[in-house]
Order: sequence, then C-alpha cells, then structure tokens
Amino acid sequence: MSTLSDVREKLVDANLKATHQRIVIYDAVLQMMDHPTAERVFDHVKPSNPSISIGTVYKTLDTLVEAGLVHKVSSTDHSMRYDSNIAHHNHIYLEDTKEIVDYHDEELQSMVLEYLKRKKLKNIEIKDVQLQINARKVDKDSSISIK
Amino acid sequence: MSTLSDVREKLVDANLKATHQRIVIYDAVLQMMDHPTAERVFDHVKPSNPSISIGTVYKTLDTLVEAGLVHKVSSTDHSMRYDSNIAHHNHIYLEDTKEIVDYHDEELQSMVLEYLKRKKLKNIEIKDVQLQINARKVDKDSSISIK
DNA sequence: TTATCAGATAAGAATAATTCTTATTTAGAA
DNA sequence: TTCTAAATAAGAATTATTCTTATCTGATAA
Repeated sequence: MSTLSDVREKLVDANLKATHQRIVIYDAVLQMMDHPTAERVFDHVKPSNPSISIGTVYKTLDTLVEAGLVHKVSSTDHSMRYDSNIAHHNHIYLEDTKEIVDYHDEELQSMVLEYLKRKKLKNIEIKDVQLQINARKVDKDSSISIK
Repeated sequence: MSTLSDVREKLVDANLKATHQRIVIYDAVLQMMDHPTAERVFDHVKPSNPSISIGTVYKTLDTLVEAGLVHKVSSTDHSMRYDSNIAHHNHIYLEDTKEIVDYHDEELQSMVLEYLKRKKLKNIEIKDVQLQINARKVDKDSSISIK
C-alpha cells in the first residue's frame, strides 16, 4: 500500500511535476488493480476532485504511460485500459466476464524469449513478448486462482 | 487465391446468406493480408460498390467475426483490425511502422500450451494463447523475414 | 518569501471510431 | 413468382479520444 507521499515521490523520480491531479490519478490507478478505462479512473477521482476534467485524465494517463509508470493495455472491446503493474507480466482475458487478470510467470516468459532468440528473426529486434491467454471461467461465480 | 464463388460457398457453409455485400467484403479481407481497419476495407470495396455504406462494412465484419470466418485484432492504436487468417498464429507488432505481421510457429505454440497445461490454472478453461511480439525493424526500409 | 514562467489544467469543441434506427431492398424458401 | 425474414443504406447518435485555448500552479531562483 503506498501513501500519497510515495506517489508524489514516484512522480518526481520520473521527472514529472507532482501536481495534485497527477497524484490522485496515479494513486487511483495504483489502487484499481482491475485494468480500468480512462472513464473509470475519472469516476474514481471525481468525487474527491469535482473540478477535474476527463481531458486531464486522458492527458495525465498518457503522461504516466510515457514516463513508464503505467502501461496501456488493449482489449477486444473498444476502449483502452490502464495498468499500474509495470513488472513484466501477461494477461488472461476472461471471455465471459471481459475481465483482464494479471498472470505473472517468470519461467514461461524466459522460456519463450529463449526460444525466440534461438530462432532467426531477420531484421527484427524483439523488444518484448506478451502472452494473451484467452480463457473462460469454469464456474462463473467463484473467483479464479493460479497455482 | 479464392474466386468469388469460393467466397460465396464459405459464407453458405457458415450459415450466412450470400449477399453481394458480404461477398465483396469477405473477399476484400481475404485479399488484404495486412490486418486492415474497417475504414480500409470500406475504401477497398467502395470503388466497385459505390452504394455500400460504412455501417454495412462494420455490421458485416461483425457478422463474419461471429461466424468465425474472420478474427478481430486489437492493437495499441485506437481502431480494430480484421484478419482473415483464422489458422492459429501470433502477431508481431512493429512499433515504428505500426505494422502487424503474422508469425506462425507451431512448435512455439504447442510448447506454450503444453507448459500451461502442466501448470494448475484453477477454475479456468484456456481457450487459446496468443503471443504478441513487440519488435522494431533494424533497418527501416528493408522488409522483414522470419526463418 | 515572493515573483516568475514553463508547463499543467479545465472546459468544451472537434474528431474519430463505432453503433443504432428506420425505411427500403433482397436472398432464398415455398 | 411471391413472400418474408433478414440484410442494407443513410445518416443520426453515441462513445472514446484528442485538440485548443484561456487560465492556473509547482518549482526554481532572486
């Protein structure tokens, strides 16, 4: 759990002015672990910051993405999602509920990267590889867990 | 290379009425191997079908996706892309040119699926796995090739 | 501590992408 | 051929995002 001054510090470390809007928006994304849309971030911060505008939310999220503090995640529905988990990880898309669940697996990751390194991909420099696991919940009501 | 009557047949096999619009739109997606947007499909069919509307293109692409004849691909830019290659394959996103290149590798695919099967993913039924390889061209002007 | 100013924000207009509505048309069955 | 459910054209509506501009503010230096 990070405090607001932690958030402020992270912004400054990333060479960003620690403005009130950036602090509350970044804090919101850090709290919302379910890959929110810009709209949902706006709804989250609006009550305690009634003067904030949706444009600022988009702009600020963009700024955070550019600074590498947040990742932008695309899904098959129309809107972009944001993710404060910047450690390398993959995503499980649950087709029925449209949830995006983080899946972290260092072993799988390096296995795939090693494999691709062995292959000759001519004229391409691989930046990274992301796995998109499309899945369905077996039991709709219970939550999922990964061993 | 499939002829128009092949296209018609595929539609009928998928239990879809073989309307003129569906035939030309599906044919366009089959021809355009570069993951076109709905807009680009529209531009492609418009000259020979001046009365077609963009709404029909969206609706028809949706119909084709639902019938499993075409896949919908999301990228980090704002618009959806369509792909008539429904054989399982992965995508290489070229960050500089924003191209999406198909990457087919049966060995990699089954390696990853085997691995995930061995893991216990509780309460989840995996439908499929897609790799998204983010890369950059080493030499901007030459084309890429995969060994 | 205060003045300064580059950069950040609010507000809302503009644009882009997609979906919806409705009147008209058409593919394919009978 | 006729009939009907389904498909289409046209364009309005909606949704997501970006842009513009006037105003404001955080951080630096006096």
